Amino acid sequence: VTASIEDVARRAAVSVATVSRALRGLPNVAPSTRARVLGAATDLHYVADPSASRLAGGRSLTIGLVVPVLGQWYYSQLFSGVEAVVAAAGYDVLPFTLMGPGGTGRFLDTLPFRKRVDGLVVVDAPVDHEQFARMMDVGVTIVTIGLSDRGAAGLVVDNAAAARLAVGHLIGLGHQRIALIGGVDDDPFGFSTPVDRLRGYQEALRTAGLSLDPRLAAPGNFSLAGGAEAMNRLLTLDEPPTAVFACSDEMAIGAMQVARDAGLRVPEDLSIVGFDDHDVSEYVGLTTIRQDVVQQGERAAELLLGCLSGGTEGLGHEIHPTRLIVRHTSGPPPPGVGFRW
Amino acid sequence: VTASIEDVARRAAVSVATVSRALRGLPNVAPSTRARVLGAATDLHYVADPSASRLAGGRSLTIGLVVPVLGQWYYSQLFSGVEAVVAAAGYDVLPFTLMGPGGTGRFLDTLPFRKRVDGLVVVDAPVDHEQFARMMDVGVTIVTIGLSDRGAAGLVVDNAAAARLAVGHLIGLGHQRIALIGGVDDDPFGFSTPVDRLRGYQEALRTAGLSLDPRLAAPGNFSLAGGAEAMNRLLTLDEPPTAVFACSDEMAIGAMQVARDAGLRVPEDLSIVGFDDHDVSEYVGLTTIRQDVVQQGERAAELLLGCLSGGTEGLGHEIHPTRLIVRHTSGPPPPGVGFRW
DNA sequence: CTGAAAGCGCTTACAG
DNA sequence: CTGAAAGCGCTTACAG
Repeated sequence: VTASIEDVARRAAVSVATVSRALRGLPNVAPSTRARVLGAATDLHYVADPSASRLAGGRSLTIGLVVPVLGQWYYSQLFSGVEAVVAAAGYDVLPFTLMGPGGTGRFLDTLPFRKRVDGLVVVDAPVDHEQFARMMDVGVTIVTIGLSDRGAAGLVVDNAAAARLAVGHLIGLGHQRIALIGGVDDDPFGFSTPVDRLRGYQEALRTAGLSLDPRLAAPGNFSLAGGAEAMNRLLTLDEPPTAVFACSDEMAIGAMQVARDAGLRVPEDLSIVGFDDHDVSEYVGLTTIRQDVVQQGERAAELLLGCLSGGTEGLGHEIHPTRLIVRHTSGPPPPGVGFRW
Repeated sequence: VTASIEDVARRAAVSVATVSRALRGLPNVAPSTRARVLGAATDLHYVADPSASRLAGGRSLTIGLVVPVLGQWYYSQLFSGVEAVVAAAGYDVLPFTLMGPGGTGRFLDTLPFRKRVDGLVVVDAPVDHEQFARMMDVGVTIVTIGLSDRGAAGLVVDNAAAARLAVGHLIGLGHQRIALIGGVDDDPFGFSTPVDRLRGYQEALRTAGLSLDPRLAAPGNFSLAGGAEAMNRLLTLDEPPTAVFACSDEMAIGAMQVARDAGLRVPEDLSIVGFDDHDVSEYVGLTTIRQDVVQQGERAAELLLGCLSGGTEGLGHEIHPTRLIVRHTSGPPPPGVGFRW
């Protein structure tokens, strides 16, 4: 039903080799010939079969996107950014979800991207250096997002610095009991982002001469429900926090709801700062650390495409900017609680 | 560097045809032979090249997902559901975004999914029957989501009924001036969902004997910012609404923020009902119409895979359930405004 | 139950 | 500038 390259060749009265060259814009085709081929292709509504092109060309023309899950805000934004730029370059993007059936283990065992992609954008993958090296052995170009140096080009935000900024903001407002809502305890996967943000939180407290109370660090699993649960736990403390730094906006929003349900006013009784600048954060007035996630996806895709076309660009790590956005969930601690020196 | 089917054949001392059959679990392979082949494949870490399989097999083993955009909550949830089930069946999913460069026009002109997918899940595509027929002519199996009958199997929610339910809830609380925040005015794309929800809104008012004030219907573009803008406009009315039904939770959240910024209490001064049950809605206490979006994606994928494997299942339309979830943004109108008969 | 061979629809040296 | 031919790595009748 659908035209093949042979049909086009016949109609344009040239060889299939010439059709192939003409249609892909390769040099060494007479302008008149190219026009004729183009016309024939248009007449026949010809499109090349990608499977055949890929097999013959030795390239899959697809790039893989390795994420913990799809469907969470952060990863869907990233996907959107990556997709836009690779699609424009004629590549498909194929998602691999680490937290799916079998989890990271099966991914690392089967390396399911073998023979399927020319390159990989690997996001937040909880793999150690040895495991990462095994992935690279497959021979696909890799660009990472959110991973500290693993010998591949990559993009990161300075999570520790951003966390210091967020917590510093709370300290500046006069808070002394500042909680953190972070990843999960004893994370079996070893995600690095929560660890780095925790470190920044601790550094900020230490720098300000505040003591670290381990009970003030609650796991939130980077989900709305987890944030809510963490807040519930923090509220049962003998001496509850006057402020909390949540390592994602979703956790912050979950926490905020619990606080309000408990009768606390935000920010009068409790300050909350998030991380991400999620789409809704502006509309719930959340003070947060902003990072442009779509842009990170776009940039990672650009780096990857650059490598694939032989560029030597992006051999190192790029640090993406982050900034504090003060909205309405952060303010001074309630009187009689802060400033007690 | 990486093993081909020939390498496996040699190591197992069989032909490549046998390797192919053994590895794919086809019948007519002696158990002992199959075991030997499996062993050889494992030893060599063999995986079949998908491009070659697809070309030889005459199937792309990928299904396309046609959405207006990626990166919006609703579509990313759908993607997640679709991806999970088709991946389990060995298919890839390839997204096509209608609102990208060139828009719907270019999509319909180029039909870029030709030769690239075996089937298509088409979501909310603003195409008329003739355009849809042209898509079907390509010969790929199609399952739709959110489209009224176009001759392909499909999934819908009863948007009009759901809207009646939402607006009926507000009427039951005593509201008489109820606004709607919907799609865009004079939608050039012709999305049907906003139209159906608008109709349900109007029907509910009419049934209750309330008058329809066209100024109470404001466009919100299904975005947070659009919802905010719509609310701003509604607040400038001589006689502002006491309740609003927003056709998506994101618009509802945008509207809610604007109302609160204007000093209105929700729900004491203004009730708001949304649509979707977005992840965050529970945490902002939003009364809304719930639909299970991930499940819709999963179901559409199942229907599509069923068709692809020759099943005749799902030739018709399935109606997915929807239900009202009352939380904290809806209540009686302020005294002196409702119940004035 | 197994193998030899054709074929899927392209791309890419290689010749001219 | 163009074409004939090999080849990409599989799958699938067809024979046996």
